[in-house]
Amino acid sequence: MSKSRPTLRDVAQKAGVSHQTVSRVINGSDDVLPETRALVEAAIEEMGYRPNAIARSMARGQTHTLACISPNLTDYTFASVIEGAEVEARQHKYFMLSSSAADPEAFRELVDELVGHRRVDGLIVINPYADQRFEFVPKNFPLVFVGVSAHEKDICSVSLDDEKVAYEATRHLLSLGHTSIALVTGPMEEDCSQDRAEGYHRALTEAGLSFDKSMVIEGDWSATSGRDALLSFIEQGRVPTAVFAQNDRMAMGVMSAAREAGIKVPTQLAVIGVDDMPLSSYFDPPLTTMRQDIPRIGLEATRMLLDIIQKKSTATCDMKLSAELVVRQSTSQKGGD
Amino acid sequence: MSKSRPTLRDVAQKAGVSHQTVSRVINGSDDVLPETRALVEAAIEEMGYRPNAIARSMARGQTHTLACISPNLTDYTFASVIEGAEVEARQHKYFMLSSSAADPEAFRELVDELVGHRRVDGLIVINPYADQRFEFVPKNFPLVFVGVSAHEKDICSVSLDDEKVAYEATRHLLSLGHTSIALVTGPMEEDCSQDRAEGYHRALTEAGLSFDKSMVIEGDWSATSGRDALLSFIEQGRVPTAVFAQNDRMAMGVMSAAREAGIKVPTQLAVIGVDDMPLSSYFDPPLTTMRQDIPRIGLEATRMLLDIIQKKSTATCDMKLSAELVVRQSTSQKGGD
DNA sequence: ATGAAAGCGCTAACAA
DNA sequence: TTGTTAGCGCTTTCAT
Repeated sequence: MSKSRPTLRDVAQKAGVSHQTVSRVINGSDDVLPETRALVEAAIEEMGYRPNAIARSMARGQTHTLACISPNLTDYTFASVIEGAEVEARQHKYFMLSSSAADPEAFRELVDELVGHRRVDGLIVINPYADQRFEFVPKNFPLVFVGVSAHEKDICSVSLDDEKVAYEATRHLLSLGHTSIALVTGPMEEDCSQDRAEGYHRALTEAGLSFDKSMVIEGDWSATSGRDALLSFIEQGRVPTAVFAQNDRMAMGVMSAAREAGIKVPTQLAVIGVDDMPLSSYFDPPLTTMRQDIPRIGLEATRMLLDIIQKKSTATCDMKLSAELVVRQSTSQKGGD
Repeated sequence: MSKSRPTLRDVAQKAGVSHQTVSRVINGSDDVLPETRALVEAAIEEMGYRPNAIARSMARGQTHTLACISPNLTDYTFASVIEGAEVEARQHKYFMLSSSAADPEAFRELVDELVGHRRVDGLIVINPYADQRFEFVPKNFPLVFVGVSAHEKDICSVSLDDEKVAYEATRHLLSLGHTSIALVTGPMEEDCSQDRAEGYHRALTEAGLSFDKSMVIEGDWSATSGRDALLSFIEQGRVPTAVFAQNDRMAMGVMSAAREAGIKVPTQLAVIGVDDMPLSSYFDPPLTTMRQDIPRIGLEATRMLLDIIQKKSTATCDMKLSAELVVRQSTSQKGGD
């Protein structure tokens, strides 16, 4: 009897009003006399009543919950996006259900459970084109992509302006007088890697340098792949004077390999990355990088999603954020920190 | 009319059976004739029917969702715990709602929304004693602590065996012949830091070394604090021959400061950390550390929580995992990798 | 300003 | 084996 928690009706009974009046009170309706309200509030207080969110979702037809699916939760950039998105969601009294889907099949299942079963009101997908998962994104459902522009023009997205960022990173190396600049990319099936490669290309071209395909090596975002890339250049006997690694982890791998090979950074080899992870300033030497405001990406994605859900905006949006050059010692002997 | 998604009754009508029969089919009940089942399944297929999870939660009185609250989502150890927990939850067809609460007040609000409003069936709290948040954990609700043993004996927990891990780390330095071993701790208000300090202490004592309070400096888990710690030793003119940093990030800070001060690692200063972050093997030099299986902690926490929810076990459990020594060059010139 | 009635989509208990 | 009757706890008409 008094074992389970009180419901709307229990409160109503105690306050001597209809359950509807209690509903009005907890929903902050104006149409209730101050004294009635006080009565109800007293009853609520006394019984320790808390509205049941599930029942509310049921009656209202919406869950007030969003979902964010990313390849994993541990990658620093993903985690930062998620954190930014979650904080913004809570700001708007929404919850964020963040899940990792390692592969397209896991993604498909997740979307089925989350969206198919109406567990959430909207969905954020991080890196939808990292593999075939984009084929399984829901149709006719509030959706925002993160990390890449949508191929289909009716899908909103928030991402880094990869081409521009890469252009600026390369420009930095060029401004230092480098003419032999290697590129270590992420997986080339990701648009992000391609866009960054294009920015690199454009900067070289504008500087009147010819594009040398052998100066480009594909990595997979891991430190190990950065390391392998430099080792490969060394093996081929074509060591560049500068390397633009498309993220900080690979840049770290490059510097690690350089160290072992006795190549001094930055005097013999300048290195620049992208991200500015927390540890980047502790690398040896501290890493010059293009700092992005990653939580901001998550924040904007959530706002966009909420706008879509609340039908505030109907316009498709493709937001591109820029990054800021942070010069440290990996490109400049006297680089600040 | 045909605009909104079909419900159980729509399917029932189409199949010419009662809605209850449809319910039986989607719940895999045996009590339904194969031919009836086929009929229903055909209707489901044809109409594209998907059960509504919210309605189900409503009727069943449980949400099949768990929550995990951590100080933030970006710290590598937290993210790893969460990922491990989330994967295990999905294994059991549960969802994991992971949220960050930067301070006790945010934590309180979150618990109120999540637990008070019955949005989740159980709760995992990472580092409940990092601040005063433990005061706001729900009573009489499925709960598991992560990262520390519960002070109250009726709360389950999963954590690293901090004392043992610190003991082993210190033993490693001792076995290398060091007698001047400094300690850089996490915030001393965290049990974890204290337990690790105790393990360090025990190892020294057992080795017949006197405990020198001035060799212990409190950090805050950040690389910067590790860096400051070593600088402080240098300033005082009492540079140790070895440092046990209670996590890898601080160890990295220590090595970074050593580099700048011209102190060679490991010849003049041996450094060991705890965690084995992905980047630890790329530090300069690669870091010797106590590797913990962090996702495992999340996995066990989820299992424990599910056991509590399903009343499988009533016994309180305080699980302590151990770590594995990984020797790299920061303690040993020829340390493997 | 308040209450009564209906229903959100499902499961559970009981009948048939 | 199947169907009927009640809710789960709330919101939403529509009266009053």
